[in-house]
Amino acid sequence: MAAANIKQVAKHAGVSLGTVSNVLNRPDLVSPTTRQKVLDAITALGYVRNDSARQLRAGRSRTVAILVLDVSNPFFTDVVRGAEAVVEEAGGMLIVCNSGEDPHREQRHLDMLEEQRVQGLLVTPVSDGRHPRLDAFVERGIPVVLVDRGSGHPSRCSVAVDDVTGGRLAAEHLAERGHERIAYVGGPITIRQVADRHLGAATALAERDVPLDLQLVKTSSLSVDAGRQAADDLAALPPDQRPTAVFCANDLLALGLLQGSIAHGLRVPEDIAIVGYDDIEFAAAAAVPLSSVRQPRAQLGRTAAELLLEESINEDGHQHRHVLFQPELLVRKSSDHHR
Amino acid sequence: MAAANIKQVAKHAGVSLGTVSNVLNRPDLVSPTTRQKVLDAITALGYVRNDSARQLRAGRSRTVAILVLDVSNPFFTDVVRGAEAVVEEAGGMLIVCNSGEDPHREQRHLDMLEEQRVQGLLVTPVSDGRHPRLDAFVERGIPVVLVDRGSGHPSRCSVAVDDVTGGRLAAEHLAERGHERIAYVGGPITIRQVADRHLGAATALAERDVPLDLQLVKTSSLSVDAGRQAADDLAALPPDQRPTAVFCANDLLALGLLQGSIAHGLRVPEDIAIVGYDDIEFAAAAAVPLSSVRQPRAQLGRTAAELLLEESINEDGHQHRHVLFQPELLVRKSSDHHR
DNA sequence: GGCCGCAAGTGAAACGTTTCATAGACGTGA
DNA sequence: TCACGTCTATGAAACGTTTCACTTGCGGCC
Repeated sequence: MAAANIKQVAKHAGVSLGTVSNVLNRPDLVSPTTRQKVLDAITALGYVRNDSARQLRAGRSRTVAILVLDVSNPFFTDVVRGAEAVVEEAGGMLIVCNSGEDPHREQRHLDMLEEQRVQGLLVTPVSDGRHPRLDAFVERGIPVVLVDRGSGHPSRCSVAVDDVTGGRLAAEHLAERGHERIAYVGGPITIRQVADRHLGAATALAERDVPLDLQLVKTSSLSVDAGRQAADDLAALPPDQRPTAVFCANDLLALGLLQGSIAHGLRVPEDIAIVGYDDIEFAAAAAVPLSSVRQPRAQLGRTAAELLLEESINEDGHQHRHVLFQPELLVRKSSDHHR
Repeated sequence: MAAANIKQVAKHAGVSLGTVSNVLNRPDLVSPTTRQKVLDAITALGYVRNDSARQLRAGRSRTVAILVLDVSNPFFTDVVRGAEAVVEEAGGMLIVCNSGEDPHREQRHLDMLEEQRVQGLLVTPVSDGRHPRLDAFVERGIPVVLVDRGSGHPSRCSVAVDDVTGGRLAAEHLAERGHERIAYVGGPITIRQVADRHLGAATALAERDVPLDLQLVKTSSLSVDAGRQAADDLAALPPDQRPTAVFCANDLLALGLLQGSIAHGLRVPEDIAIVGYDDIEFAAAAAVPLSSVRQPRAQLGRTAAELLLEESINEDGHQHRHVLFQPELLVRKSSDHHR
């Protein structure tokens, strides 16, 4: 019973091999009596279809892969869950691969996925440049959708979130609450997200009726510790020069800044208002609930999967699309105060 | 060029089909000249091996699957990363599947993985009982390793972390710091981990030279909010009845308790010492860094994968093993105070 | 010179499925 | 009675690989 195949099922049921296949794939072509005989045989022998053979014959698999930069990053886990829902809805299976931001592991995974002739690939490549490796997929007829990367490429779809708008939302909110000395805490500025959020915030402030300046506080990383460090720096300033509001490049920085500010005796939001980015799980659970910009992560995954499946089904008529999602500002207590 | 196969490569290189296969799988059997000709042809045609055919022939794949309860739970993501390292080291590929604690999705994934004839399966089943479904894998010759579940099953390996010891560590630590009124905050008590940690802590205290009682504070969930709620309850007690130390069933509770205690004007650790469980990322980053019991999560994944590969290779001589890891107590400021 | 062994390369068979052209049984209408 | 269509069931071919028994060519040894 270790490995029954279709032939043995056919013999056991007293029908031909093709009939068993029909029961499996087009049951309506088979008379009820025969069908039942076959189903009984399948149960009796513990038959399980061999997907390799099926795939070999079909030329492609029903498996969609998602290759992420970091399986333990909540951003990607939410994207995965969104994509999963769509793929499973369509009767497929999503497998998750992790490059860990390592180009070699990315390469290895791409090699194996290409050998497996997956139905499609959702991927956030390690590097942001050109990707000849991905073109090979497309040429082989395997659709590729870029996630949060390199929008605008002509030969594949992409989905991303608009970080410039995110920065704008945060800055506008703070300006509307009457703040006039606003700072942006973040770094390294070489990270696209860090730069885009800064750009959006700075632009929004400059465009106001009374243009405002956005003070830039650079950090060496996007961690809680770096946020605390920034709090030390800000607390050291004389109160009349200290920003009354801070927009942080992500929530880790914001939480560190929040803790550090409180430790320095500053009241949040009265003395210093804080807005973070990402709306991580702990944002709402902080000592002072943290305002934050939320990205529609699951939506990103869902849409990516939908674009992929559409391309996969409608191979010829498919038009590549580049979907840009808008983030959303969640105002919580850390910035909910009018000056 | 869309889909070159071995035959076309052979023709292009002017050799037989078997020779191409030898170049791919046993290059030392082929003379350097011929080998180079074949490699050139492979490049020229953009040939990529078809894994379905290879698998069909070989009867099994080189893919190991891990089926977890929740891809977005850091516990599992760390387990995944540990397993990943081992599997990739061995030249295989790890695919991650997510049951989302839903028995139907678990079932679906198991069905598809069985059809795919994966090399092996690491799994944390949704339910804790018997698993006839997994026995089918074993009968088919697909090794299964249980992760953090049902140790002791005779027909498969398992890995888990000893929660009783974890509870013991936390309680002993608090007792040694001179605490005599100690509480355990957690619930629902039907969750095995919650119960085991409680058992370990209660036992440790009862076994002391001067036996101590462990006060039980039940919560309805393991969330930050439930922890805050518990803080309210404790703060309402008269100081001479209030526990001077609390061990929480997980870090979310502990962080909520920490915030709530501070909000009620209690000093941590002077008025109330707190120990959590899981050592989540934010434990060390809390306003008062949180003491916590850490589970060797990546090690769990690594060992699970090692057991699996061992069974896979040494099919006959394999002895099923049940590895129980010991957790570790990290003392941080939230409990670092002698009464 | 005859024999042997070795290195290199060959090509048919097998893996398990799906598909497709075809055959048989049976009922219906002319 | 015959021709025809419908419904079922059949089994060979094809998917692309790996393996293995086999040939071929060549050099060494007695």
